[in-house]
Amino acid sequence: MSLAQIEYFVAVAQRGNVGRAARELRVAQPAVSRQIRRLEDELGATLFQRTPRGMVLSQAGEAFLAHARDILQRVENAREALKERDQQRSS
Amino acid sequence: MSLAQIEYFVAVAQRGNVGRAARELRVAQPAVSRQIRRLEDELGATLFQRTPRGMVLSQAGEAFLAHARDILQRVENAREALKERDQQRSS
DNA sequence: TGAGGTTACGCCTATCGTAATAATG
DNA sequence: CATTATTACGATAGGCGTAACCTCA
Repeated sequence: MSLAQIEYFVAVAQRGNVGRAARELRVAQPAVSRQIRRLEDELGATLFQRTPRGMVLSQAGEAFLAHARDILQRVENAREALKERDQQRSS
Repeated sequence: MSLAQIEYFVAVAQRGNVGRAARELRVAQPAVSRQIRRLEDELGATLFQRTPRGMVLSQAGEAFLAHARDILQRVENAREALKERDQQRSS
């Protein structure tokens, strides 16, 4: 599991569509498709049901989404914490 | 920032020593040294003071450590959540 | 000079993008 | 047949390990 995979997953979950998620992430469609599949393999769970209209979160996907957002938020927090420290130091 | 970098960072912080952290992680010393340095570059902060006796957390490093542990814990939580879901489904 | 961290370098794996290939309503 | 996802494939980048190097008490 990588942070990129988690970002890709959240983007697809939000858009319900690999193509739009890829555009948002400024990356090509297959890159997203592949990483989602790798993530599913590693977790041993199907996160989306594939339809010709797009990707729909499975129950496992729903469960994972909350955790995924949480992780990304914490990473952002960690970055912010250092940034704020730095600003204080220079003031 | 990658999950591996965060793991390496926590290991070095705990051991106070790149070499021992590397052994614990079952990886060679330079791999750890490099990733710590990359992490510092990306964050724009010095996380450790280097001494000939080992690595000592800087103030920024102390601040980051709590976040780093938090992130790894959340990743573990996410994995566990799916594992438990799977067990329930099969019972 | 010994313990530790870092740099150099070659290799290997992972990821990407483009292009081609399904699948489905 | 149009839309969407996936697979093939060649190219690139990132990460690792070994070996050499640096630094400081």
